[in-house]
Amino acid sequence: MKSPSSYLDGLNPAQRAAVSFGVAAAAGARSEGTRSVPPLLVIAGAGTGKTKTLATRVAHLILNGADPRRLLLLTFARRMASEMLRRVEHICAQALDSRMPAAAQAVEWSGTFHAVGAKLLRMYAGSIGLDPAFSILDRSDSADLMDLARDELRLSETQGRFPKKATCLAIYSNVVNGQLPLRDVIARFFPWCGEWEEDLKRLFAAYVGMKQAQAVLDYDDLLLYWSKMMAVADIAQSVAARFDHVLVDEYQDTNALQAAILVGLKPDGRGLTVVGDDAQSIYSFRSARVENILEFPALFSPAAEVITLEQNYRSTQPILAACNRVIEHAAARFTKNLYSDRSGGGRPLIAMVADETAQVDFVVERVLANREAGMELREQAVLFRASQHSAPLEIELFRRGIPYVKFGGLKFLEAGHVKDLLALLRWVENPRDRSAGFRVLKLIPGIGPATARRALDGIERDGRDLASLERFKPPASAAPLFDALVAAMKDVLGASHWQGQIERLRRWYDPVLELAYDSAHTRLGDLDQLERMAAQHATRSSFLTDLSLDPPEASGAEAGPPLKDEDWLVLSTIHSAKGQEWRAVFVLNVVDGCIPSDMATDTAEEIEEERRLLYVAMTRARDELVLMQPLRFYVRGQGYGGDRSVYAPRSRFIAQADLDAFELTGAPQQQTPVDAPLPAPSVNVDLKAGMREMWR
DNA sequence: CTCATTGGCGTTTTT
DNA sequence: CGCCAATGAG
Repeated sequence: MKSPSSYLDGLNPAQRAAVSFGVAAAAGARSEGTRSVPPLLVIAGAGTGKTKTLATRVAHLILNGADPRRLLLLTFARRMASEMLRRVEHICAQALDSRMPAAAQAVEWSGTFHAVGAKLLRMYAGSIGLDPAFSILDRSDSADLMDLARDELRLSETQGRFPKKATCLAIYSNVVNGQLPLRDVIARFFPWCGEWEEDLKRLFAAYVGMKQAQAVLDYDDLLLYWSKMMAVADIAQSVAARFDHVLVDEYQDTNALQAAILVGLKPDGRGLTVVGDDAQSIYSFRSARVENILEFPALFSPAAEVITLEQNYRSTQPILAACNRVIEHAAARFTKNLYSDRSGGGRPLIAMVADETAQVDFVVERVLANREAGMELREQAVLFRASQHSAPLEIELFRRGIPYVKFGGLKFLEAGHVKDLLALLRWVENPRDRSAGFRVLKLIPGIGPATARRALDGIERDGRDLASLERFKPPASAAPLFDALVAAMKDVLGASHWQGQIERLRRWYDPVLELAYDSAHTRLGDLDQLERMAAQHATRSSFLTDLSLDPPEASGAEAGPPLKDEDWLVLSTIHSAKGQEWRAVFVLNVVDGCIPSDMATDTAEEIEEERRLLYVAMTRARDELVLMQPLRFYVRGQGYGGDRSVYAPRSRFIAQADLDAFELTGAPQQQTPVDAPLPAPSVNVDLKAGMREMWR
């Protein structure tokens, strides 16, 4: 039999210190158990075994007597939580010789801040005046509601352009998540909206009022209500008393609200472990503050312990060297010196190609060559700054029949027809949800905004019940479809099983879809998919909640979930690639204007974040890293003549002086890029004659 | 009041 | 291009 702590043997000294910090001493003090573990910050550089270390610490706590049911594990995305729990379970099973295989399953509290917030808020709804059956709005639902609020205040009728709904929501979100005054947010991030400050304030008041009247919460509310709840002493105590240990991953990407929640949960820091890497902070647009991690130690007294992981196990030494060169120009705060034992392998490649078409060809050829050499497609990934950058590549992959899965960017849930069906479900679930009802009613030809509003006002008056719809008299032309809708909703409301409810709603919706959209066939396929997903959930409510908090993040050329044994190439935005690794990584469009994005070069902070973004992309690679640099770059329809090409220089983050860390290929002889191929001019001139003339 | 059309303008990353 | 606001016909 293995020694009880053999799982510690596979760790390096820093990892082991991070895993066991404070645990043994606390476990020794019988009265306190593991509860008095002091606060810990783990600075984990890219590829240093962060997930392994955190998972092992969780397992170590459990194996030393911590109650898994009283553990809270906060991760950045749901999939990271399940990966973590899988590992915890594995370690516990090994250490206990499988005598306690279910240890990790007993960890009931894990997930994103948002998902855990939703769970707690439903639990404590009664104490804070919230309807426990609140629905959760995703980003576009929230934007739609913001639009309704704007209409109601007649802000669209102002002189000049009022900011559009998405901008309004972004401003609102920044105020809430950043815990900043509206004025500051406008001045810092939305200076062109300065003249609208008062109107925005009124708009946000109306938006909040509408959310409350409709018993809906947006993403920001999940954090905001949670943090407000932690400011009420009695409730805070009750919530905090549930958890002996709180462990947070990707701490560099948390915002002020999330930091406040943590302090509410663990005021003295005891039992708190946070893990992150300030060099990988890439979510400031979501109000993430890299200061959270920088200031963490001093939050408590005595200050939190800081342990730094510096040995990189992921990348070959030449790749890591290039990554270090890129990040060392950053204003680093927690200095780390990442090193790797993985010698061998070539320097990363900077591939200069003529244009985006050549870029696609280069990547596809190289991916296929790698596969020939034994590297499966799924061991390779193509990363890019903006979702749309992969469009030409996707077309080519599709043309050649190469399977791929894409992460990030427009999602399944954002397609109009999927949103329609979900709105229908949400409306049944919560008749007060006005934006859902609004969307559904407007599907019926003959019903526009005004009629929809009257119908919804009726529901509001008559006890917020769908029964009042039956009494509503729509315009004659809309009556048949309207009556059919009411019948479908009544059937679903009366149903005793969740199963079959979508099918019933689709009997009404599918014909509506075929009238309203082109390419009805593929859209119906999406709805089939949605129906299959729904079957995985026990209730309508849990389906809707999970869908908005943990939306399916991948989309592929083939609809439907890829088969387990199938091989596919990964396409991902850099943001969605966080925490992952592949043997070969290709980064598209490493040119100024893309990385850094033209949208993000206003302030020094923004530019620094773009640098970290490139760093995150590069550090995903284990054996092979290729940075693509198309010399000619296609810009979509700006201003003047629509689409045009621009000559883009290499990303400013790869300085001339650092080129020795890379291999260059396809470099043209001259510094000036090749010209666009132009149709041959129809005139003929005798240039030689001109030459002669010069010397006459 | 609805619906189709026109013209202007902005254009990333996501729980 | 694609979204959004304004406009005008029915």
